[in-house]
Amino acid sequence: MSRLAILGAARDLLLERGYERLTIDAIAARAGVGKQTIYRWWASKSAVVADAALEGDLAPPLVPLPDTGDIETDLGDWLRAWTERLTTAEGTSLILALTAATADDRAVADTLYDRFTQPHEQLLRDRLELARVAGQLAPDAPVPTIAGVLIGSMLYRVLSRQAPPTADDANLVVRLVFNGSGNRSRRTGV
Amino acid sequence: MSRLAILGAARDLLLERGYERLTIDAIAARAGVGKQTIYRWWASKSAVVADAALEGDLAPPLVPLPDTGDIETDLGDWLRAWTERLTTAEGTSLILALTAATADDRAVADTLYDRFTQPHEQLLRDRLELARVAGQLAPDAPVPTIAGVLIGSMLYRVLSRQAPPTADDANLVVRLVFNGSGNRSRRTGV
Amino acid sequence: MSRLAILGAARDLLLERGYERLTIDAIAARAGVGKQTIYRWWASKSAVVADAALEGDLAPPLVPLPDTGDIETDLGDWLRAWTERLTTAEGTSLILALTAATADDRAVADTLYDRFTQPHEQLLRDRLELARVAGQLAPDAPVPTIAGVLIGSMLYRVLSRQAPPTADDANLVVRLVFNGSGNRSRRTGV
Amino acid sequence: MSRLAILGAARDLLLERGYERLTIDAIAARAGVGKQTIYRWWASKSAVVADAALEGDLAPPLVPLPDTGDIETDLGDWLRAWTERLTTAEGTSLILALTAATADDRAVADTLYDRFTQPHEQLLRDRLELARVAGQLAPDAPVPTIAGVLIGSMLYRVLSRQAPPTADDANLVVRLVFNGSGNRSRRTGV
DNA sequence: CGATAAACGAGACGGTACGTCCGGTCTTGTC
DNA sequence: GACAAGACCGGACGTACCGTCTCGTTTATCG
Repeated sequence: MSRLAILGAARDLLLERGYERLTIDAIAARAGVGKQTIYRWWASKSAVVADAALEGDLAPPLVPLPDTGDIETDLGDWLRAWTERLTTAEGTSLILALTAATADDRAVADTLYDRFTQPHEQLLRDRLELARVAGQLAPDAPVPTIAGVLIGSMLYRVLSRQAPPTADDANLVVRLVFNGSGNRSRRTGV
Repeated sequence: MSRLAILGAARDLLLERGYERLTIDAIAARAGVGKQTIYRWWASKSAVVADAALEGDLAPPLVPLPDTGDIETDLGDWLRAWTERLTTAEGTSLILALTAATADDRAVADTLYDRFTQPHEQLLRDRLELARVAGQLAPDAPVPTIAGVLIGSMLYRVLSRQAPPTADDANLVVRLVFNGSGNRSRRTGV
Repeated sequence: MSRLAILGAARDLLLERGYERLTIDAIAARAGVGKQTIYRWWASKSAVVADAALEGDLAPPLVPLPDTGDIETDLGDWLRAWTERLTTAEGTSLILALTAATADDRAVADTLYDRFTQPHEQLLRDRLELARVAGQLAPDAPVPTIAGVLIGSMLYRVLSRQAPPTADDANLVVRLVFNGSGNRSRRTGV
Repeated sequence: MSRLAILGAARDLLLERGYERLTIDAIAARAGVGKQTIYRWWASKSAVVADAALEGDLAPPLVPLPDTGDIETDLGDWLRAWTERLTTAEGTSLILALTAATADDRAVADTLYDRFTQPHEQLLRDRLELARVAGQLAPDAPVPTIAGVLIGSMLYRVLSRQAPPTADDANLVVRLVFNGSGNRSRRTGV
């Protein structure tokens, strides 16, 4: 199936050149395919890129979220695993490309949300919900907000293109989310 | 000064068409300027866009961060103010355009970081530091991480292009950052 | 037989759109036939067009050349009959298409010559030969040249795409070929 | 001026490959020019070809028509000169290309008529008119028809792509036009 | 005040990529 | 087993922009 050759070529070129330097002609040439075959199945460059990221095993479907019974440890492990991925050249290129595709094309944004973002959010929410039931989270913990904070803070570090996130950053965010930074002793003292 | 006409035209077109559909020819035509005049001052389309966003009073230099003595209230107010801006069509276009420009061009990413991201982080850090000194924050509060979490979680909501962030979201994030979501009573009970 | 459907479709489209705007896909669609069925029998678009013109009763095989005993009258009638055909929109399209196909493809040129041009020349030559034997033509009359002159001069009028040839033109050419335009009286007088 | 480079490249490629195998991309590449520069000045491939033939000194503006006082000799010389040109590979390519362009595009046909065909016809007509006044032609000689016959019969030989016209053919046509082929003795005898 | 040059608008230019079209080949599924 | 339907590769099309490069024409400075 030429579909796979196209996605593979798109993935390779994406990592080699980045989103903006990626051309449909180059994908077609690398995949040994006519351009029309690409346009038969995808509406735009951004759509090909989104599919390539999701199916071209660029982004492994889901990093599994362990359940050892300790939610803080589990989330820390999971976020560090993601962080390590994002720190590689490939991971950074991938995030930048997907972000550019998202900003470029509304339809692509929706596709990526359904097939990449939303599943990750769901994974986090499910695990957090288990923790809340197990009494490890406050009964009124805003689960979706926590999921967004964990993802968003790491994404932000990548997009700012300054220092990429480290394992330490992951730990700090997780700890912050669980313990907060308000001065408890003082507050308790009041 | 034609410089201002260029930035104004770039800003207008950016909001009308978005980053990908923006062309140098269109900016030159709208500004009543020759293309060479644009290239005399900026190196690329992304550079013009970055400047237009920063100087074309698209993004007001800084939303002031109030200091009422209560850090949680102050941050909440500040984040809600930002949220309201991001919710407008213009605000969303701006963020998407700046994100695309960032993903497109490393030099632009650096410029934007220096003149947009970094000042906001600094503003937050300064205020948080005051709060820490005033004993409203835990002595070991990870100030840069907090700043990143606040910005990143809001940015994430905009980029995912699903539901834009609301005032409620802002409140939840601020409360989360201060109080955490771990089950304190249980933990205290141990 | 799908062969006839193909030739019919080709003929119709040829008259509707002209040679350059004619596509194999359109012929296949109009004929209700797969493209492969066309290529099973013809080598190229130009070959289909040539056949369509010759067999798709676009150009009736031969306009009969009458033999009343008076060669000048007979040729005049025949050339006027041709002229009337060429003057119609269909006739003009046909000539233009065949000319384009001829200029396009050497093999087609040969086919057309064998099955269209050459038979017409032969028809003329046979009739002229009869006339020569009957003493209506000079003994040394260049029969092939005469045939070429009659055909060529009409063809030229069509190809120049200015005024199409008229019955008067046909008469003048025939008279010229028989009587010449040299000043006979003067010449005889010498 | 890039215009000249384009016409030169078009002329060379026309002679190398023929009209149908000629592409705008190839012209642009050979001329060292962007495609847009071609489209800025010509509307279609056929228009470029027409101009290239007329200005790219492919077809020398006019073969001069001598005036020695003997119209038959002069016309014979002129037609033989043309014949020699058409017999070369270049001449044949030129005629086929111009014919294809004419059949392809009405506007081109008009241009070619005005700048190539019509001047040649005029040249012939002027010379024939002089001859008629000088008493070398019959008073009622159909001058335009004669011009058309001379051109058309040679053109026909080239387009049929069988034997190209020879000097003999030219002589025969000229003699035919002046003396006719009717059996004068018999006719006179009647 | 008039010369001289810098900055400018206009837009042609060489290029690269776009998204479309079509020719001719190959594959699939139906009748 | 023949055929319609149409995917497929290749390659040309005509368009849109890029960033560079002349061209005159204002402006603005200085002689």
